[in-house]
Amino acid sequence: MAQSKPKTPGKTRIQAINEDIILGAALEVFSAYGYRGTTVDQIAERAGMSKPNLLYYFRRKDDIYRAVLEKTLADWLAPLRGLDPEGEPLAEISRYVSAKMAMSRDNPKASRLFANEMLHGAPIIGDFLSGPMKALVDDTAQIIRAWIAKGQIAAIDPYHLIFTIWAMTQHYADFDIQIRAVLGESSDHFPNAETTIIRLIQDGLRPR
Amino acid sequence: MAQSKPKTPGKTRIQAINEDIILGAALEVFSAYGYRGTTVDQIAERAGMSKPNLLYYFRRKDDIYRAVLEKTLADWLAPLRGLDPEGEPLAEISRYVSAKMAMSRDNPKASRLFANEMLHGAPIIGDFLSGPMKALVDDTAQIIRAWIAKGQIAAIDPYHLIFTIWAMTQHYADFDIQIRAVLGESSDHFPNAETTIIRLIQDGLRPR
DNA sequence: AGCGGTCTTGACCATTTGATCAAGAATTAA
DNA sequence: TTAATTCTTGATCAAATGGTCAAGACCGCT
Repeated sequence: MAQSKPKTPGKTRIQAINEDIILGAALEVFSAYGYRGTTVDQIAERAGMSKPNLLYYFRRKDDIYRAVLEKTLADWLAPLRGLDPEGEPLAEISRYVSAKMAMSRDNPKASRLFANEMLHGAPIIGDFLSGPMKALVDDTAQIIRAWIAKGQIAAIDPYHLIFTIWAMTQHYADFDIQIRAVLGESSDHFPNAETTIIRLIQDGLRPR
Repeated sequence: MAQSKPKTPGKTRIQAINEDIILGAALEVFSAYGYRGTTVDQIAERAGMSKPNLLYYFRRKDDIYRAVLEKTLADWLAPLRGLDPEGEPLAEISRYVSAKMAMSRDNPKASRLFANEMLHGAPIIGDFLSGPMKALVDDTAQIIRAWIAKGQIAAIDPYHLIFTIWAMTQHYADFDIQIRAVLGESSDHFPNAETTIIRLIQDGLRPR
């Protein structure tokens, strides 16, 4: 039954625009300086508005942080979905690695935001980790286990396979500075990195 | 020519003890909350002394942070040294992985302290990264390249091999919460993790 | 014991920062 | 146009926090 007017007050045009601007600015600043390292003033400046105005949209600093975390969660999880149990295992996993690597290249700030959360004990997204994320990992592990059972890939611990893939791909976003310090500022290392990672995984999984 | 008395005033017994206590407390707190997220009071409390007393030993918060970073650098680098060019490549690399994994297990706080530094652009250890650390990586890459040239291991990009090893091993310290959320709080996952990592690397490097 | 230097801390200061408020400007719907 | 609503911000507040200081406690040496 459709309501003539939406129950939720419905966002004003200005509200929609400004909340977007704020969340963009917040991701920028939070990912660079962490929660405590970020001041509301910084976000406001980056968003091009006064601090009281920003706090008109999000009452507390904590609210901004939660909102940007939540908004980014979807993006961050996207590459982890969609392992097709019917697909060719090595191809599926390569696609998975490529997708996660693209994420590290194109949206490193989201990656760093989450890395920071984890590093400090996931005070906000703890429930998410032990809830939906654990479920997703369990499902993915199940798919991998089925492949192993059918002899399509070599036997390997599915959980640690997933963790190592996350580790390698995230690393190129989270430790960007370190990698640039070694390879040089202008280096586009992503293609080589991806090749190396996929190669390690494929060699490790190829059934003998 | 030996000096009858050391030029540096020489630390008092109490100084030596307290500086140690402070650095220990600082590692604890900085690694958990990051630089900005840590207050001098927190460190003082953990160290069991008053804030002014702590500041008697380290004049500024920044000094404490630098000191603990510097002290931990040695520990953190230790596993990265000592790849023996004359040794059997796969065995050498396995040893390397094991050492780094032990570091993640036994001293995860040091790992997290550095991860936090990197994540936020390495404002303090930036010079170290592009100096001694780059040199160390270059040397290690050279050793690996020699092994490849002699046909002892398969051809692979030495730099990305090193990065992926770092990524996988560090991950188990830095993302500890995430792993526990998935595998369960009491899980001792390090043995399986190490097996999986070494297996991936070895399969990827075995010459065909 | 007694003395000089070292160590310790309660009280305090200045700045930063998250948050509030009142008053006015802009927008919207009639 | 007009009135209600939404949006915007300068001024301000209270708490937190890095850092100082002076006064006294403690230690090591003779």
